[in-house]
Amino acid sequence: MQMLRDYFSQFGELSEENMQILLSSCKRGSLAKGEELVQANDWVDSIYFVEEGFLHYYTDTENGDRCTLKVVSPNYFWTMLDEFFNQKQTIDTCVALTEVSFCEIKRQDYNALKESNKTIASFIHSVTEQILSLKVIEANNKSKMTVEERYIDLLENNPQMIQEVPVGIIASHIGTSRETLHRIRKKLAAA
Amino acid sequence: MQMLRDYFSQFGELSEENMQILLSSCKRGSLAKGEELVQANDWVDSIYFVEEGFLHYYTDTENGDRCTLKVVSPNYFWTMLDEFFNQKQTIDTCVALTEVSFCEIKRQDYNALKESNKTIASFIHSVTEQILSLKVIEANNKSKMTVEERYIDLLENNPQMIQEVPVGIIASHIGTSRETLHRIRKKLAAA
DNA sequence: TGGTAATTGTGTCAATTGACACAAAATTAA
DNA sequence: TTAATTTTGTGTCAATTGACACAATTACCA
Repeated sequence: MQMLRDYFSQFGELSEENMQILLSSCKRGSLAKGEELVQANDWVDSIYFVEEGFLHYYTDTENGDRCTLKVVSPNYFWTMLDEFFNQKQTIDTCVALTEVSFCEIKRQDYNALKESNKTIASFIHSVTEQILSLKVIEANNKSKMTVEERYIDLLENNPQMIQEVPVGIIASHIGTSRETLHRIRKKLAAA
Repeated sequence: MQMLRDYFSQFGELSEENMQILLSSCKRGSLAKGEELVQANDWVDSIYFVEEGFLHYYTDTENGDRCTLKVVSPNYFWTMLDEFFNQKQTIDTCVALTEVSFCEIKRQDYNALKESNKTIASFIHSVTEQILSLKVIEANNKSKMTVEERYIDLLENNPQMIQEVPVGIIASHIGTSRETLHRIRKKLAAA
């Protein structure tokens, strides 16, 4: 749980007692490569925190093509938020691209935490605000940066993803085709 | 304040007393067309709720081109979230595309609300969660839909924006150039 | 370990797109 | 109300991109 403890710590001080309460609501789990964390028709009853490995969150459209919504990297909270908060069945899928170890917080425990004491409730609210802020930054970066810039950003800030995730999936993650990403790689290699 | 009251109501029941506390933290304001709500170098100390009119949230890149981050429509909470939550100066701009009327919640009042009582604190947390969920839905839709589909979506769900916002800005909002949007419009008109 | 499946590199080609240019129309300001 | 400014419509053209195809390589499973 050390990773999750460190993750929480970046959002402010918390007494060891409260940190324990927080961490005791999290259960560790793991997935083999190819195993599904959430699949179509599932109800989404947990929030996940990826410790190691990569997840592929995607949707299959009516036209039959697969649309990558996100490649989830380590040290990241992820769930299908609308389905989790509003208790819906999903039509999307989330599958392990590599071996994955994660922490899981069930809805019931998440809700209990918000009721446990004021400090924890307020702390979780801060974490929610920071995740919201991060989502907007990610969305804005997608608007601001070109595909090539996003690939260079990955090279610099997430080389592990490039090493462990198939290029086709990285391509869709940054919003282009496998072939175009290949052109970018060739161009960068030449420079 | 009726719009804001209705907006809040969709997230759950609230006693009239608590609703009053909530609404009394909001001050109404307005902008003339072309007036800036937030500009480069500003500190961002408020959250805004647009009642009427449209805002243009954009950034100017080093290369000298303007990048639209969002066109904000009525009935929508908006601020520069990272700057607001983390007390930073911004490099971006938010300007009124039309006459705009809005409600404003200052950081100080927002923080006071979170301390006022448990019901309100918990209610605001729910609103934050729903806004987070909405942001992710918006981001996912941007991945799933083509430019043409997003334009049709606007036609169906936000005709007012099409009527009141220049096509060049709508084009950048849905992620394309003015010329390509014009081609789409011509094609749709022919069909 | 050998065979199968998946992934990658790469070329060609058609379609889409963005950049540029400029006249027409509409909006704004003096 | 007129002049100046902004926005819009539209054509051409070059560059980028995606689709397809397939051989080479790598990864996986029995």
